[in-house]
Amino acid sequence: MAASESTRPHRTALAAPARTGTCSTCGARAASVCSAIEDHDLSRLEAVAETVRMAPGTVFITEGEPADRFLNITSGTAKLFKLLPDGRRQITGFADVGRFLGLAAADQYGFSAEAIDAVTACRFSRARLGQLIHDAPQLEARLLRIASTELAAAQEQMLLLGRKTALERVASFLLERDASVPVCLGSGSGVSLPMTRTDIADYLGLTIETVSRTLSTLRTRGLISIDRPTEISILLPDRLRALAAGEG
Amino acid sequence: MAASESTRPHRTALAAPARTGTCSTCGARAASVCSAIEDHDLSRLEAVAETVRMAPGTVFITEGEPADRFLNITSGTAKLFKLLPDGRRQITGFADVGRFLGLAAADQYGFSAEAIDAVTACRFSRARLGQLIHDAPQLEARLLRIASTELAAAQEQMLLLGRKTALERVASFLLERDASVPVCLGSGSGVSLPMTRTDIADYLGLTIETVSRTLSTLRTRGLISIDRPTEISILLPDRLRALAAGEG
DNA sequence: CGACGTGTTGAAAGCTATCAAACTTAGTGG
DNA sequence: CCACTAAGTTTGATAGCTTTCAACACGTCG
Repeated sequence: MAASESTRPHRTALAAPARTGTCSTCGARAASVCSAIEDHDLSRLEAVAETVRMAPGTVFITEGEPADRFLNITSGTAKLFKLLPDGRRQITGFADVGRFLGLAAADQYGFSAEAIDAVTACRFSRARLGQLIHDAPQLEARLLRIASTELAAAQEQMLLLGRKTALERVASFLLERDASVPVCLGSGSGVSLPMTRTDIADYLGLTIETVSRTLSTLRTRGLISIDRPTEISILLPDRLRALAAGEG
Repeated sequence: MAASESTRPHRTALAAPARTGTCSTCGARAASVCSAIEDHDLSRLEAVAETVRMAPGTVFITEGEPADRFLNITSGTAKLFKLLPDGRRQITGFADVGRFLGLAAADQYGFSAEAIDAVTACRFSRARLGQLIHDAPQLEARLLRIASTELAAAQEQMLLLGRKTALERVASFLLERDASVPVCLGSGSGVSLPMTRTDIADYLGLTIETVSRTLSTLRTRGLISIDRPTEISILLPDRLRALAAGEG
């Protein structure tokens, strides 16, 4: 992931790992809470944060464990989920670059988090977040804004899970993913899906078979093309949007 | 919240409307954000807040409209929901006494709110919330805590909507309602349901028929008794909890 | 008393899940 | 370079849970 190979087609720039402990050069800063911190306060942040790397499949937050740490994703994508005793899983969201994780009013994490691809993150303790907020009060307003945004997204997802059909769910998912990609290359509407069909199914409240069948239906209808399982192009965005909104 | 009539069976004490503009005697204060405000700051709060009364069925927040006001429920229960163009509805939550409404990072409300029974609330503008936070910074921490708690609840509801069966959903709902009743009378486990079956269905992602059938099933199995449509008793809380957790 | 809104129960249909098998992709080693 | 393996994906057939359509019961209220 060295940024030296600038001719590579994919998202290598975004995947560049943060240099350990140098917030001022952190590629995720602009997209994260840290943008709320002034330059002259960054040194203080560096002092309390550590950079961690997680291999794909690593569970780095476990529901029910003491919520004593926060992290900020600096590269890669993670899935956040909750489990039922018999193994049924609901993915509550995907966390990309800049996502702040660990917000919890309770003493325990309310969800688990697992790295999908290689994930790097900036980590610090709950106590130190308190320090940071004390030093930079605007951080708290920023966190409130983040929490509000996540809450709105959660409510939108409740609408999806409770009232949308499989076709509408998959359409919504593709558009959401499309919008989430920061500054992709000029591939038009190429949606990249680092997660498996199982992950998508557990996010949309469906089975992998239904996700696969639904994607095939969208392809047959000409709304999308499935270039590879992990790469989908949106051909008719307007019709896909209509579907996602429940007007299809 | 006059405690003078202590012999009355139901929640009449809670339903007593707040005296207009007197925060210091507001019955909802202890349960709301306002508990974060010191006594000597309350007069300032009174100056910027107005008390509003909504009749049952009143829609007092509409999705998509400018989010320029906040309110704090002082009595009654409201339903929060999102709609699809064809009328499908997802209720994202019920707001009881003390609930703070209007948190939104966006400029528009992300949901609508409608009074279920008679609702009274304390209302103030977004600009004035800024003033309040400026005067009482601990308010912001409190709001962050509230948002985090709501976020955790939303994630739990996503698990319910995406992965639980009708039986598990209804069991979860009854237990949630049971826990939400502040200090009910000593009726054991009497759950009061001010909302209709339609509301319950739209909250659980089911139809009214399925809700009704599922309640009947729970009654047949001896887990609950349906005293009235709006009043249900939990007879076997352990088995209901097991069901709700997905172990049933 | 009758109308109406709400809730309950029944029968059939539909969408998605489950079970099963073929196919594709990526990685490995001959 | 290609065969082989394992994981993931796609497609097919069937089953099941919930929805839909319909009728009846209950309680309120004019």
